Amino acid sequence: MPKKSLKKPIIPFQKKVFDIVKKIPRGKTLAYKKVAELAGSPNAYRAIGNILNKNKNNKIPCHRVIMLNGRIGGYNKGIKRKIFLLKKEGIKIK
DNA sequence: CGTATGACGTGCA
DNA sequence: GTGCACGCCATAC
Repeated sequence: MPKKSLKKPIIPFQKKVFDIVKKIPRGKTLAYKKVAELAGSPNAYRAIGNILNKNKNNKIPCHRVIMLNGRIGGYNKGIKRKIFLLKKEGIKIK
């Protein structure tokens, strides 16, 4: 087992975000701020959107991440796509 | 290292 | 309820 680095985790904030978003159950939504909180930085909600947007990773239900306001926010694949997916899961969009 | 960017959140008019 | 400005943090260059 490789020794654990005593320094800060080499794992980028991105990885934590993905891990959390991946755990979002179908039909449920999670706010960016909430994800940041679970990631360990309740004030990094800004970075959350930044990371997801750049990653374009289809491995995570990033469409389930919305604003606390209940808005959609955005989607690098197209905001329309996000609305469609959420609506399909039974989530209403304002 | 400093600047710029971005799928946010909050406060106030 | 809506719109605007500011602040916040991580990442890219």
